[in-house]
Amino acid sequence: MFRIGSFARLGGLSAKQLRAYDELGIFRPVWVDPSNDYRYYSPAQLPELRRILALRELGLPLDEIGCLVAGGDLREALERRRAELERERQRAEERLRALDISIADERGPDVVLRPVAVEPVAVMHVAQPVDTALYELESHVRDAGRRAPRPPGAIPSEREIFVPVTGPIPTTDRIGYRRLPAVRVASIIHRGAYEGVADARRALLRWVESAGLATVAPMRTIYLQFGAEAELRVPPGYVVDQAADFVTELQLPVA
Amino acid sequence: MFRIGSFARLGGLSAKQLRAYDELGIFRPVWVDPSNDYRYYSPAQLPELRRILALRELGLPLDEIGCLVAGGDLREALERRRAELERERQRAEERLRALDISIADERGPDVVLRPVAVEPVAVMHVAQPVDTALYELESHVRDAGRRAPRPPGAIPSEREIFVPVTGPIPTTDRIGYRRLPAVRVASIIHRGAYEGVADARRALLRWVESAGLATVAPMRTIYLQFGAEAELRVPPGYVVDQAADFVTELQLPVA
DNA sequence: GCTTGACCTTCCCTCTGGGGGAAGGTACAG
DNA sequence: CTGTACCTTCCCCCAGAGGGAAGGTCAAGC
Repeated sequence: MFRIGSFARLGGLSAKQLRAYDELGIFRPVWVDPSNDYRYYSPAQLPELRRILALRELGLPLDEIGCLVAGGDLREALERRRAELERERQRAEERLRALDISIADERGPDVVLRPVAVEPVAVMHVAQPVDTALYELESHVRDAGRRAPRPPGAIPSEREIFVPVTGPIPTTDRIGYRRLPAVRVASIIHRGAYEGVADARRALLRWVESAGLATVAPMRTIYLQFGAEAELRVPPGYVVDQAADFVTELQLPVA
Repeated sequence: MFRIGSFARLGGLSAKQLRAYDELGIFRPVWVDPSNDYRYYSPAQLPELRRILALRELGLPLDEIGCLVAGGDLREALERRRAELERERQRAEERLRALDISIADERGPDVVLRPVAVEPVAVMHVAQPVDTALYELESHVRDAGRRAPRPPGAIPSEREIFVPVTGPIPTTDRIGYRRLPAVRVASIIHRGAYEGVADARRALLRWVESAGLATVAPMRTIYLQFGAEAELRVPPGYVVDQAADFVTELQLPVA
């Protein structure tokens, strides 16, 4: 029989941890002297302790180990932990790929992967996503009192422009209502003349390819600076540079 | 110009985060109205914010991003992060291998990897690591008043037995003094008759091989139940089972 | 002009998953 | 008999972020 201190030394952990494991029901002393509450451990408990430490080393949280000791399914817990670890590894690899792309790129990373929420929008088909059509669509939405405070955009491949709304709007033969689905997008921001967007688009496509992601929907273009919000008060001496302040986000939904 | 709320929506983060980034010096508004402390952001800042978010997504801590913004070496930071991530991935893979070994083994894991501190010991060469020699060696150490409260052991391949000491001891022609180096060991605990140790040894060697680790020193055997500490008070009715309570640890130093 | 929402700061809590240390008191061992 | 070990309880720590509420001011739209 060992007292807690020497047993802790043998086990390679602290007496404090042994007390905590006792309290958590993970690993209890074989006998507690009722007269003084001293914990006594037997040599035969070392293999049991060892198994618990091994589980901890595999990354199982203590409370889960507690469940196992209480009769849980070891095999299943290990399989679950394996799946978790596998996800961790994949995440690390994904990040490594993204990192390598950034390292190759002098300016640093400019593409991020982010979730986009469901977006209820008014949509309009147009030959070209031009400003005038966007103003028309926005007026319609605003007249209906449904303008949501988010920037409008386009889905160029569908020849469609959209304006976020706060709910269903009256539709016309030219203007419809739908909800753009929530997706995870790879996104890049382009600043400057609209002609330069083509470069950004290429960079985004290259990034998604390098990251090994699959495209699941057509690209969305968001006109970030569009709307009254962009023209609040301006500091004294600030010159609004229309060209430089023209900011566009390209979003490519990926799996 | 945007106020913090709309800019946060565009950037895909919270106003709170933007305020925190301002305070951390990571990303500051282009203008702060001195009359009311309102923060104003320009559309042209979106690409800059985007780069910061991308760095965050790559796992760089905020304070490091702060250093980069303050003129730090981006390339070097990314390389460092890459190395870190690579270690993470390797750790995940190492654990996956250990997990797979455990899953294959019905009883659960019984080998752990753990560091062992430097151990000053009295050593003695013997033909066989037998009890009588161990008692003799321990008596010598105890007579010198140098017995350290840790269990004795053997290095069978060297035909050497050792007893931990608290400092240098007088040496004789049969008894020496040395310091076992600190190492990381793969360790298994065997309980029961000494003959069964061979099975444990095989299990340990198999584990180390499966884990892809290299052995860097001969195996150490530790007699865990050896010594007075093991025979403190015993609960009423407790029967000391010499065979079952004979507990041996095998330690294999690995890289 | 008034209301509602947005913004300001400051302080504290949350999470995850565990750790350690000190205080104050009793018990054991040599 | 003295130093060490042990008991409990309470509090603090880590990293690395983020959120929430309080209390006050301000802006925008009707």
